[in-house]
Amino acid sequence: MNESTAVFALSALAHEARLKVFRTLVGSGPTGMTPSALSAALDIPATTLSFHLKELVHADLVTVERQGRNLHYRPALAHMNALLGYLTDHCCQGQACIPSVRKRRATC
Amino acid sequence: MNESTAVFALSALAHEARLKVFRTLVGSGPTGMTPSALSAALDIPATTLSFHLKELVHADLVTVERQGRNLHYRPALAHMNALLGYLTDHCCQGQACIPSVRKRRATC
DNA sequence: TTCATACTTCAAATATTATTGAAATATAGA
DNA sequence: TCTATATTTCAATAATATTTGAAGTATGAA
Repeated sequence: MNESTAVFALSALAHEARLKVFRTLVGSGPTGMTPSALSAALDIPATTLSFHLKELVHADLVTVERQGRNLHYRPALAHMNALLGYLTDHCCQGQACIPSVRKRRATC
Repeated sequence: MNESTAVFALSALAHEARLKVFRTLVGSGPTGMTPSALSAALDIPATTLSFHLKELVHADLVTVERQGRNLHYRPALAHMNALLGYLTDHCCQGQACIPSVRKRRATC
């Protein structure tokens, strides 16, 4: 994870619909969720949802896999974890902002 | 920290110049940095920098304090920490994405 | 094949953000 | 007060992102 990757991932998460989608996917089981299910759950039109899912996939925060007629979207937890690690490592540069938890690195 | 606060903070960080500014402020000492110093260090025109600093302040990720003729901008580490905590808490919902570090909460 | 379902891409409108010079404001020192 | 420095706000433009219906593509079932 470098600065531009981080900016890209942050941009992907910096939207109400996309953060909701990501959180919903995290809450879904290992099979992930289909666009139809997400569309119904979050009340987002299919076209709009498709646009946002593409953004998330493009930022590597979500993966897709086709299973028959359905697509299954899943959160890319390792990438999210890398983002959290990057932010943690660069928000204090070795100094602790909260002494009691100093040097603990962010993970999800 | 709630969803909309998180989106706001993420949006503030989701820009190359602003992430650079934040990181630079984190690296600066407790006196923070003035716009002139940031402008020189990052080679960003004063007007553009002022726009981005306002965004960061508005998102509570940075604080300002006037000292004589200068302004001192400092990172609001507690708020950054709250953002990391929110993301950590909501990216796995109790499940570990990386077993060896499970349940460790993100902090900076 | 044909039909229905699941999704995506296209396209065009709308909305939001970013950039920057010029002008304005604030402070401090002479 | 007058002047210089520090920084912001204004205003106009340029660039990007978002939304959504309509049309297209892919798959599976009949």
